[in-house]
Amino acid sequence: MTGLSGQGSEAHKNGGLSRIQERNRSLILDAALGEFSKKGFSGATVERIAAEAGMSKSNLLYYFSSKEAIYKATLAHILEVWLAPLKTLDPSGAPSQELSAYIRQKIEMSAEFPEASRLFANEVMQGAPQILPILEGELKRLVTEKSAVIEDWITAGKMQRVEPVHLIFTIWATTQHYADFSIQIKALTGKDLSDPEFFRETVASVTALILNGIGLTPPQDTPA
Amino acid sequence: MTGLSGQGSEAHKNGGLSRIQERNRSLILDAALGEFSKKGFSGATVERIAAEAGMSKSNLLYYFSSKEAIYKATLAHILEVWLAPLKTLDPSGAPSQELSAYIRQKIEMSAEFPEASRLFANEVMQGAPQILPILEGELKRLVTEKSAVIEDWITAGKMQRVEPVHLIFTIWATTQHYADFSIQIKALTGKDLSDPEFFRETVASVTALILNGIGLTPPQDTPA
DNA sequence: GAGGGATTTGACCAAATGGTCAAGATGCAA
DNA sequence: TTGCATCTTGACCATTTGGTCAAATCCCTC
Repeated sequence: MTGLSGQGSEAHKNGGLSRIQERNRSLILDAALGEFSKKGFSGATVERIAAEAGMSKSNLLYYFSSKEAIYKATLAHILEVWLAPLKTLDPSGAPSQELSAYIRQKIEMSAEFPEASRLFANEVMQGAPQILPILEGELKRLVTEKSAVIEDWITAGKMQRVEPVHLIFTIWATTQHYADFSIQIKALTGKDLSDPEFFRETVASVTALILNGIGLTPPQDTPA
Repeated sequence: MTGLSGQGSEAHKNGGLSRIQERNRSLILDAALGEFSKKGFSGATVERIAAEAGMSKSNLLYYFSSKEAIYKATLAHILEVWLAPLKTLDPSGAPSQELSAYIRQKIEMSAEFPEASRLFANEVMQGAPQILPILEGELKRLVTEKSAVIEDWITAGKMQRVEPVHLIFTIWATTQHYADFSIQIKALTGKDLSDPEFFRETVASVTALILNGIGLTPPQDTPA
């Protein structure tokens, strides 16, 4: 049989995936993230992804039926991780705590998964051909929910009045900027988030600016 | 003769460009901006750029010797406009005035030239293969100069202490976000900067947040 | 250790695409 | 109007690249 759609005796162990399948899919997705984030969808080649994953192009196409399929899978793979932090905003927490934690998480993700950030940015900038439904569906629900949380904080007098979505956009913009434009940042400052000192400085600056911006005092994590 | 490098009797009028040359180059650059910003360098095709510019691919290649040449020219064409606003930061002005004017200008550019913003973002995210020298040269000098201006404002007690580069990055990030991620913003809010009301709201929100963030009061341009 | 499905690959194909070229059309100065 | 340079294009080419296929090879179960 060709292809692994009909998985014969597949009552295997894990979600119908053999050990080999699991390993290879993972290798492919890792390689694909690198390629797609570096070159964009069109610029990436199946051949290079396969090479990076240590297998032949044919074999890669045995696991994913097309370049677009790899791309979609890669996107799906990073998306949940990427949107996770926002979900942790806790309505019962203190705004300064919650928001600074959120900002820190986002900057950590920019430091740890800059490729995911760039892939996501790329997809959205091209018009979000693959993930528009997710943006309009799941993400919109999430943002609406968290906007209401912020609105409640404002109503309760816990923070200054801001348009909640703009606050969210500002946090996204600033934190992701350090991943997406890291080349520019490196060109200008000589450093990027992979430098621990610069990382600390960035968290401090961004947090201070945004929290001050909404009339809050940033909590001290680590004394200087 | 083939190609227009040796321009024979070219003491024409304007910089050695005939009327036809000027018109066509301009048509090409406009079309190229659209294509490159929508599809990225690899995704763009010379054929489509030519079609958009209303001429044959061959003719386009008569004006620009290669796809890369078109790309470079497009980039150069937008770059000066793109970096211009920062140059207007006036050391002798009041920080709140100067910065809010800068922020407004940047958001105006995001509204008016979102494609330029996306093209620039794309280029940088791919590692700035073409413009790295400019980032490390001209842009770095400019940023250093303006960082010093901000530093002076701080020293003079005119604004709160911030790391100047991070303030600049924050302004870039937030303002360009509204162009680069306009699809996402539209998916989430139903609007983008082309909506005058949303434009006003964005300027107000971003300006307020950032100026508050550095201990300044945003000046009122238009009463409510 | 034999049988059979899962995995892997090289050979191959068709379409897309950047770029060349020679010939023809056009604009302009004298 | 004529002559020449500029401008324009269709035909064509080489390369890249996504994807197919049949033939191995591997792995696991019985």
